[in-house]
Amino acid sequence: MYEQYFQHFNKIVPLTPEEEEVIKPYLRVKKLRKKQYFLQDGDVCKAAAFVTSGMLRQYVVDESGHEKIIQFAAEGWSVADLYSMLTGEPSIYNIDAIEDSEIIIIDKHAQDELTQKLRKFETYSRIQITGAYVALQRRLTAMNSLTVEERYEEFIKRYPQIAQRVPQHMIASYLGLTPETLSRIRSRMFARS
Amino acid sequence: MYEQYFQHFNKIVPLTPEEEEVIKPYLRVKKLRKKQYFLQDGDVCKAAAFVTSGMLRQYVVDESGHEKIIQFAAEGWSVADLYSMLTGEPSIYNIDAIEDSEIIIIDKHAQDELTQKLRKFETYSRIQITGAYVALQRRLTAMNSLTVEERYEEFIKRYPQIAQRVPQHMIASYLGLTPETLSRIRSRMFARS
DNA sequence: CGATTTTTTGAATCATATCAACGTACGTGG
DNA sequence: CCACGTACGTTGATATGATTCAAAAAATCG
Repeated sequence: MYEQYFQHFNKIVPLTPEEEEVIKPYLRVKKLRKKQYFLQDGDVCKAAAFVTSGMLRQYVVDESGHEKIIQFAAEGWSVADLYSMLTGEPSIYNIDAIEDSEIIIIDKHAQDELTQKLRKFETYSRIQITGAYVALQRRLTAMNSLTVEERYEEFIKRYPQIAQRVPQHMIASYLGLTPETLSRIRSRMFARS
Repeated sequence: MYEQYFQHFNKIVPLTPEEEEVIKPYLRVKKLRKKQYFLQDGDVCKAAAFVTSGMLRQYVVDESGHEKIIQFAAEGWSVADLYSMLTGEPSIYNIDAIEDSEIIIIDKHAQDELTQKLRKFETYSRIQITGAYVALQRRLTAMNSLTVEERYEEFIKRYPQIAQRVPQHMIASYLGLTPETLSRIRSRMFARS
């Protein structure tokens, strides 16, 4: 049931079987169908999702109704609105499944208790969030210092499995472009190669 | 000497005087003059800086030689290239002082040892990095979903003390604009109010 | 004060967005 | 299993907003 989660956990912080048993009662599996929300704009985020199959996306909707994708979460990734979870304020994000998916849910209360109870859980959390921070900083840097084309190339190189599974207009949104522009970028790239 | 650092630490995780004594030997004060580097592009980042006075900035230089500011760090903030620090790879960032500054340096080795030795240090680190992650995600969201003008307004509202102390062209760089564009945005804003 | 940095303004250019139309693929229900 | 509807991608024409380059004005520093 939870093999994938613990496999990931053990790669970062090795656990004894007993420790796994401590964690297990706090976990919960859930299936999401394509387009089903995990978190909806306006609600308070009360849990994090670890994706074991399928893919989720996190996005905001701007004033003119356009979806801006902030993050994809495929197998092995976690997603949540930490800001909302920490402050208790309503989230500005939506998180939904873009494929039929299976996730492991760890709610806020479980996280707090596990962090307190099991030092390895805190260590795992710290290392996880540090990695997420580093990735985000790199992404922001790319946004500010690379051309659109370089950003697209970097994306498909870095996340080939996502690039192949996700509709192109979502990649455009993730890169901060309109679908039309990405389409043109691509045709320019193919013309040159 | 280290009051400011511990004051900040205690607000997040209260320490006993004995615990403070454990940490102290790992800390080091350093003064930086305006324009002095803390980290230079191509070097490996071996320490984090906690700013006690003055201000630092973190930036990349793009192919055409333009500086793109990724982050400001005023009093009470920390700055480092975590990616370089974790992987040991050369940094793509520069970090330098934009005012005469005083920082507390905690090098990688100190961080590793303190994290191991003192659980509260690990907790502090986790909470700190989580806050930084949340701030960065909000910033990325703003970049993708707000107009230039809204981003500028949000910036001066959120960081009034930085907005007042820093030259305008650096704010432009932080917001992903040219100085000319920011100047025009401002005159449009003042014209309307 | 003079030198340097910063900000402003103008004109031309460039990149991306927008709007609209079309073609295609896909999957769902009849 | 076919047909229809919806979602997706492409292409073209035009509009918009930001950049670039150049120069001057203003502010700051030593």
